[in-house]
Amino acid sequence: MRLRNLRKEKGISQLKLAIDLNMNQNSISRYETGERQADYTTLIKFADYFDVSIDYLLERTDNPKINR
Amino acid sequence: MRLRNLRKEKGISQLKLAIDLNMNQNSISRYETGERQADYTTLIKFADYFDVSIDYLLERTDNPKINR
DNA sequence: TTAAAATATACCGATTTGGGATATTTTTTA
DNA sequence: TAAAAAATATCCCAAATCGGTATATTTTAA
Repeated sequence: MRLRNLRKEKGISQLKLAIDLNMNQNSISRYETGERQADYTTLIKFADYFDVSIDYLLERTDNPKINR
Repeated sequence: MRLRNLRKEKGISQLKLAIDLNMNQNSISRYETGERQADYTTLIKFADYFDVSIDYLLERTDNPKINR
């Protein structure tokens, strides 16, 4: 997912993101490297934090299906 | 998530959906009742199967953020 | 109102997760 | 450039979650 890019764009560290979202730094690292899979609620946290759609977060904007 | 509605719209049973997606009927039941949380890849399976965006699947179309 | 189909739940071993600690890498600064 | 600090990745392990089988419950249809 686009987590790393979004975070870098915002210019914050994994630690700050982790604190803001009430998570651990190592969890952020694992999501960014793809070592662990974010679940439903974690995806929503990220999308809300960066103000993007979940489809964008998951790099699925190539098949938009905007109406649904 | 909108899983149950999407499935009913399509007029198929949990069992058929499970078979099509190579999952178990009880897993579908659990996702529909919210007992279990679908991860990243499972969400993508559902979205692709019903041809909807993940944001729609997760009932987040009220804040669309279409460009991102 | 019974039988069949559909859905939900109990149980359990296996997998995955989060968190602390720490190692490694990158950046800063003296 | 070298040392210090910051940022990121990895190890370990207990706890939580998961998938699968079996079965119970509910809904549908004859």
